[in-house]
Amino acid sequence: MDSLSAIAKLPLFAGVDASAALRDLNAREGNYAAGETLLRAGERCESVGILLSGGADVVREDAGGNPVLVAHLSAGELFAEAFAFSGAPLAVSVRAAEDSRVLWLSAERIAVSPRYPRLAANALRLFARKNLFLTERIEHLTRHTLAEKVLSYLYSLARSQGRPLVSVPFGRQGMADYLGCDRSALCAVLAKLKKEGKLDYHKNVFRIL
Amino acid sequence: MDSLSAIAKLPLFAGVDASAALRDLNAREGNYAAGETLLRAGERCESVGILLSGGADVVREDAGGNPVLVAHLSAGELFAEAFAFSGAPLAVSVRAAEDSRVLWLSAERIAVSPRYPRLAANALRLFARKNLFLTERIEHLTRHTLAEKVLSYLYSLARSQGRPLVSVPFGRQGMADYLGCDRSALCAVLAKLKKEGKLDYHKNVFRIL
DNA sequence: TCCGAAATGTTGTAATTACAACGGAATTGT
DNA sequence: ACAATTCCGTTGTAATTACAACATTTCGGA
Repeated sequence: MDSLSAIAKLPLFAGVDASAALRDLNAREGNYAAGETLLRAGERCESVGILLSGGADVVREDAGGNPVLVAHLSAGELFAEAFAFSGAPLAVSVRAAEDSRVLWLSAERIAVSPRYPRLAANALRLFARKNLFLTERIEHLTRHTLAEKVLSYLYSLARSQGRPLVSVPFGRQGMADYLGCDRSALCAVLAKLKKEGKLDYHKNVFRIL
Repeated sequence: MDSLSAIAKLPLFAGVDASAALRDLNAREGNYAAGETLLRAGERCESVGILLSGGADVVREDAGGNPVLVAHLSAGELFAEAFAFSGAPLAVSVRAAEDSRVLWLSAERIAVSPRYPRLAANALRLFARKNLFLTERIEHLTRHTLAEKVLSYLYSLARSQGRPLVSVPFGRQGMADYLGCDRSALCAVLAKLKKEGKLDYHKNVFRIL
């Protein structure tokens, strides 16, 4: 099977015989037409999803009742894992943006899988890494000025990339979303920092001075 | 032993014979004088810490090189878990604020513990829940105005508490820190929202209108 | 109860930021 | 290459927010 080889490459299955493990995991495959809802906010789900093909949108309802796009899922991505493992009701909905195929795996069986303990260990590492990313983003978001947010972000990028010259994995709009600010305000602040000699950049490559 | 009964009550050990499991986990106990450093940023640690007694500060170095207090740990709290399970170098330092006693547990052995698979499952649930908290906080922090941050936060509190009348687990300074803003600015916005009839509150009890 | 300390609320000002509008650059598809 | 579209930078304005200073309230201990 084609999707099996793709699954076997996922970090969740590192060091595990994927085809054998899938039989243990109560794996179900689902097909969804574009526009169809995979998961509805408020429900509970006991399975994590792996998007085998297609694409899906993760949508949250904000305080005013308006739908907000939280993320877009592409093939190979894991989703709903935090809800499945915590048992908490879904705070978001997931809707197929295109015709999609999804593999559902029981969180409980991943957590305690006597034959494949590496699965739980892999899941733990994934969660731990995501935790670090989220914590780091919070660190930037809690700065009180946009200039500080930008510098905090670039500083941590420089740290993780190990170079003074860092490339940002977003466009300007993505960077603004990540930092929780307006795109044009971000551009203005970047220009100001450059004029003040605190920063230099070309497109998505930055250097803190 | 006294600390054993406390440990046994931790969520990590739910459904597990703690005293037996501790023998499997390469548990080491450490004693630290006030001011002593438990963990230093940049190093790696392969063990999670449980603060048995005392208190400790989690400190991060910001973009300017200034130490920033990220969290305070009290007895019974788990720490360094995301670093231990992910294998990433520490982004923070931990310093004993008082004379403290710490129990160190191997993350690897928790992750794959043939005799106590519930440990990994418990850890997974803890990580998943923390993920949800962090994600939710990010949701509030990415709003573009303070009023929206406040309403987003109170709205989600109301949801989780199931009542329209919500009590906030922080004082004003803590709430401002959580929302990444200045305390007095928060007070001003709260007063404005009340005057506009969008919100009512007394001390730490709020109602969205 | 009284005092002192800490937390909270208020106000004013300067700085920052959101937002809208627009021109120019870059990218994409044909 | 060309057109269309998307993305990016700039500007101006109104609104918001940080910050400092100070008044008031709350809280805990003597």
